[in-house]
Amino acid sequence: MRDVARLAGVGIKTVSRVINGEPNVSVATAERVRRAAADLLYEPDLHAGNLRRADGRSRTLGLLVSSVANPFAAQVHRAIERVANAYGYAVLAASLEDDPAAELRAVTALSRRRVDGFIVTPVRDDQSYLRVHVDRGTPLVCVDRTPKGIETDCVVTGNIDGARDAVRHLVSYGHRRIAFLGDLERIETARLRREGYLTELAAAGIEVDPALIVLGLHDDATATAVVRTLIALPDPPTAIFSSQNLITIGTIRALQQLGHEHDIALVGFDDLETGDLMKPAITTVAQDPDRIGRLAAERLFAHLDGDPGPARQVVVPTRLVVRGSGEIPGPA
Amino acid sequence: MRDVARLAGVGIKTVSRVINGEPNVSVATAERVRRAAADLLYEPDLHAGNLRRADGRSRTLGLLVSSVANPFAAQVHRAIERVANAYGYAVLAASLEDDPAAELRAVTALSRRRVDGFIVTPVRDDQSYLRVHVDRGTPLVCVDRTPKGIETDCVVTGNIDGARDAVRHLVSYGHRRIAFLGDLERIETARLRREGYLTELAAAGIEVDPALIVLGLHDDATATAVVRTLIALPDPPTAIFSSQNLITIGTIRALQQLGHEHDIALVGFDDLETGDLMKPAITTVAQDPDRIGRLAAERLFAHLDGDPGPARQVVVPTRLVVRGSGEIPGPA
DNA sequence: CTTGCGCCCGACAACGTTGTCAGGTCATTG
DNA sequence: CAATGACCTGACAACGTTGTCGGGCGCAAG
Repeated sequence: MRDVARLAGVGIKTVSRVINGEPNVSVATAERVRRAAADLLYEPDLHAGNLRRADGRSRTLGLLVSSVANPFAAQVHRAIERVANAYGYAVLAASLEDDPAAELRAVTALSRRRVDGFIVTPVRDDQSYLRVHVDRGTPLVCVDRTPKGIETDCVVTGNIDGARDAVRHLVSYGHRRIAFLGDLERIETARLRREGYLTELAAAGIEVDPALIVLGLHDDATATAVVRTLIALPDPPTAIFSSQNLITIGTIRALQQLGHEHDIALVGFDDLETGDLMKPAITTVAQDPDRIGRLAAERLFAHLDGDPGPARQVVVPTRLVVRGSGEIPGPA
Repeated sequence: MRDVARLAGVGIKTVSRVINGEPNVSVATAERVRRAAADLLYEPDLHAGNLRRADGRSRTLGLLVSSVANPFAAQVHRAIERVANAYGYAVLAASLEDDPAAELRAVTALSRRRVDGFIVTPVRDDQSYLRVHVDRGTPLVCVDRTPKGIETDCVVTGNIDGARDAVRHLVSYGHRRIAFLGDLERIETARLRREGYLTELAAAGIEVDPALIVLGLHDDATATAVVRTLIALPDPPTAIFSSQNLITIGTIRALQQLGHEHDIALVGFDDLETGDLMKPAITTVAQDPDRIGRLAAERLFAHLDGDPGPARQVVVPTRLVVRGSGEIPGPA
């Protein structure tokens, strides 16, 4: 900026005024400054400005997700980015890989970079440590999982209702022996989907068979193995509700290997882009990551605009995508 | 920092020394400072430090990709993030959606935030405008596509060889009428894959039939429509090489709709996670986004470490994933 | 002609931090 | 006992920018 001022023959404050579009600069001077800035390929230093600027906004927000490579998280990310860009914001994203220590590390790293707000997928048992940041004026919105130990805005999928929809759908096709394949119990969404499964079974007056409930799955290979043992049971399930994407994939693989894909019904939580290309095509409970991300970002900017309203939890409903595997009838 | 200094009863410079682990602070003083910092939940301002710090590093790097929601880009992103984290770096990512204007906007936005380096998927016809940044000491590495108008490190998939592998594979199963379904011609990878297709046909002594080459596809629906017309041809293809993920999906859909999935061979460029669950399972040419991202990040940090070596292009080979659809034999 | 006001413009301090430098304390050495 | 040097410590300037303030100029009104 110094150099631009010198080249244009004005004071640095005048350059600042031109760059920031402040009034009270003559047209001729402004033009000279703009030319000088262009000649020198000058780019203002946003962070140096923040240091002194009244609002002190870095126009950058921090996003903590399970992994930027996870398709669900990546779509949430994209939706957030879209809103952020409209506000002139950039997004610093960090992958936590479900590691509680990584959550702390990432918050520290982003905090030191002075992000204006956090969008966090909670991993730890307790997010109360984030209150400091909120109190200091860095708003926080949680996505996908609810925070513990702090009241804040939160945007989540309707996990319970989605799971109930899946189970109700299977029940409506005559199934009563419906297996549940769940992710690690320490993951909130896994617990909620299990809860939805149990609730709907109860609502349908179906007794729970513990042998049909397998928890703690986290990858497709394990899911495949589990499904094989389930089917080998003396009284095997006639339908399966797999509560996560990779588990669904592992389940399909097992069913195909055993040649049971056409006589055991399957509904998966989380949509598969290629679900319609399999035989049978896979019925799923689709989440809406785009909407989740957009709503979370909008809540965050509402805080940044100073008009937060009360902290509230927004539940984004799922959508049952009927394709075939979920409509295989149960025993007559 | 001021407050920490006051609370610990020392000068701010001493706090700075403790925070940065500089020597020449007595153990007792250091401990007092650390306690004070902890009590006040002090977080140093990285950007304020950079302003004065000798190296002036923001410990943040900028990543420009087609879209953070694109599975390939997301995996590249994750791999870069892994390397970046090991160096204490954070990643600012921006989605370009193949919009040349967005490329400029994103570079400006990241430059103003003083990222220490750029990893860019080029979209524009010319990246010479980035030379300014390189000259000013902000290194640049390109990924997935080669830059134009500037010599710089670049990490790309072996598009030509991958396409040749696909075609050679089909030829080896007796096919001579192999259709090519290409993405928009303005996308470099699309052009290279077409080139590979043509080269391998020539090498096999097969005459090119222009009727079997369809370019400019960018989504699955269009691909589906195109495949339907190809199959309706008087002399239809016996095999299809679809050169991009969505196109492959659209192709499978068309083949299934027409009941030709078992008699027309198919190889797709870019792997499908669920490729083995379809009937037939889909043979693909898999890219290695993890390796691409890792290598790109390593090249960038080599520059930041001051040991760049000459600008070079790294080509990451593809891998043929044989699953079934590509092994359907051609006419005897 | 003087006064007052509005418009331009630049000097200066300040933002939170680090580099420089000088000063002060204490033990060791001649 | 004086001199030396190693070790600690803080005052101050500086990084690139913006907020504050006051000065100069031109013009309209009294």
